[in-house]
Amino acid sequence: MALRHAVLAALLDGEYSGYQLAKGFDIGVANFWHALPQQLYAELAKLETEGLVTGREVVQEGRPNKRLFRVTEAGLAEMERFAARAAKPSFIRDDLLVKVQAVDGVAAAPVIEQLTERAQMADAKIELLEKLLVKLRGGADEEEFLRTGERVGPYLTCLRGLAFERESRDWCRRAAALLSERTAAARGRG
Amino acid sequence: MALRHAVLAALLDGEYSGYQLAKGFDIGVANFWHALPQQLYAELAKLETEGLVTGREVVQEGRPNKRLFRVTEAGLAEMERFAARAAKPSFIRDDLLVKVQAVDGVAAAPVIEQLTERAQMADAKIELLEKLLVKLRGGADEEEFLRTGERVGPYLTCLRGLAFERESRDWCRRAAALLSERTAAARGRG
DNA sequence: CCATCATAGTCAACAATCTGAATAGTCAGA
DNA sequence: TCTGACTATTCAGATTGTTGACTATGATGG
Repeated sequence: MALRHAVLAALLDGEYSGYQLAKGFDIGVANFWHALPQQLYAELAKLETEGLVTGREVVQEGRPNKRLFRVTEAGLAEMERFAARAAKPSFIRDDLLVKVQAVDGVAAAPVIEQLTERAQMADAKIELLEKLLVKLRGGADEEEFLRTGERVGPYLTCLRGLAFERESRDWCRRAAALLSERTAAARGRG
Repeated sequence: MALRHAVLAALLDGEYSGYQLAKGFDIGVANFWHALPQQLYAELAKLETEGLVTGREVVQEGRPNKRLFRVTEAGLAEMERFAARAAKPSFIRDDLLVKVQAVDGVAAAPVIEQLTERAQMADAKIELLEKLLVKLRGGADEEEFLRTGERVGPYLTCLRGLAFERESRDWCRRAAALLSERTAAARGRG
């Protein structure tokens, strides 16, 4: 059971449809979990049959109806149990790092390109996360909000996501610059 | 195909057995990939039938024989192709972050405890990685090594792993301290 | 009028990963 | 001599995650 708790955690924020969860970066969980729409729909269906969430149909005009889900008491209890049992250690799992690991044995140019792209994507995500943080703390000072705010969980996970993206961007830029210099130097030597 | 390239990348460093990879994933590729022994043995077998690695039996005394694998030319070519095609974006996927996301709705104490444990584990990994970096650069200065060293790929991935662990540790400590203060403050108010 | 995008959701097939157990020999300590 | 830990590997089965296609409707742009 993996995705289920991420979905439950996302739904603690309020009512969402599968579609909203699939799209929603502003719903926070995207910082530390990723899933395709199909998985989310499937997981929501399973959670509903198990009584951990309930869905209600919302009739819409000008667009298809949707089903909004919220966590039940049983769902919250499940989350409570999940939070209390030991978490397994986490790790980065990233194709790009595999490529960099092998970069001394293969052509560096495409790896440099991918590092640059990744850095740009990180920039975009950083901007999004910074805006999200401002929104979450509602104009208040960060320290103040963290001391006295009501819901600091999503804020803390955003901070983690932001730090990760910043580190990722800086490292990508540094590695790209370095590999470029080395390629240039190698060409210089013939 | 996912694990296969991580294994190939690891084997670019030299000859290893499945067992060594399973253990030393802590040292080598473990910064950005994780796999159980069973997966590694299975993947190595598949890679061998496809001719991307070759294994040779090494007879040992006082312990079971082992099979050491190395990358073939076909394997290197496969790595080359892999490095050249676009990498998918990566993300953190971590149970502990899910728990922190939900911390406003569940008991904070076990989450704080897990954050503290995680910070300690990060400390241990930081120490390991720092030693590994020193070993990799062979006593030379880092800048100098990165400019002129022969194999910078593993060094760069270690740097990324180190940055990740440091960020992780700092965030865990900060989150744990903050949640503790908030719990104390809440008790104070009754 | 047509193409395309956004909303909203579903199905089937497949690949990747994890859980749990088993085998089998060596070595060190109680 | 029994116990447990380390080396070294294998098998079966379940769970998770990915790929690709498909159904609808309404809105937007050319």
